[in-house]
Amino acid sequence: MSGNCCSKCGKISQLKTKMPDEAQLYELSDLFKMFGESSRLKILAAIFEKELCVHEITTTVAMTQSAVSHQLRVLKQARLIKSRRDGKMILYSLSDDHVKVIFNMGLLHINE
Amino acid sequence: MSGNCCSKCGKISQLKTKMPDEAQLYELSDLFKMFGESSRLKILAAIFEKELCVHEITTTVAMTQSAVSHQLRVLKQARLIKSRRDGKMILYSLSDDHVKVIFNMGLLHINE
DNA sequence: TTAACAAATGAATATATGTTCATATGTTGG
DNA sequence: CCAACATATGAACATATATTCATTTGTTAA
Repeated sequence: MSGNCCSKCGKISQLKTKMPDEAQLYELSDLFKMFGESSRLKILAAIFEKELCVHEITTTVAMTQSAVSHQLRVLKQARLIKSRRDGKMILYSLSDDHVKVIFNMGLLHINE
Repeated sequence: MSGNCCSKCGKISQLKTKMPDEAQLYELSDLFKMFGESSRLKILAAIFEKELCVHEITTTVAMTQSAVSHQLRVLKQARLIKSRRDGKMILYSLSDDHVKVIFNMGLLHINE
């Protein structure tokens, strides 16, 4: 029961990270907040494998274009995603692998 | 930039987990939601090292006893923490190491 | 330049949820 | 049993934020 949660997690749970100060805790909760809304999580999952334009994301996650756009802005401000223009379209993709790491950690947890 | 986010994360970002279905995504966002509120995150951080009674948590996180109790209930329902009675007091601790893993993953991200 | 398409934005609204306040429940020692 | 302490709980309230609706901005092709 103690020790590592599973073989895939290695020694991560035992990392001796300094307990974060007040400011860091807010930063941290803001980060997790991004993953804590199903609509945002769906969007992140949609662009997990490859970049997609807003329209593709909209149909994938079954939300209105406006709602998607608003959430994309939030995710971008949090630096979890990035975008580039290609003609009329704007393509969105994950900023870096941290998103995948955190996402997969959550998956491992609920699938234990 | 691609590949692993950092040495500590190993191959986690490359895990070939099946894209979660609708139900799993809700489960996942509910999980992250627990970490996405600073008051809850403070409580989790407070009992990171050792179990604490409600009163100790209350003074550590600087919240009212009632607010702490309400959040403890939420965290317990999410199975992130467990409790045991010792006399008048009830001691709370983390359910398992998943909490630490996810917490530390977030820390690694914001400290990159 | 204009029409058609793609995406973003601001304001209003709806909803979810964290906190407070008052009170109830549970435990121990005298 | 009663007083003091520890924690939990329900309802009301406050606040944060996701979504909608209408509109605007930006791009391309004719």
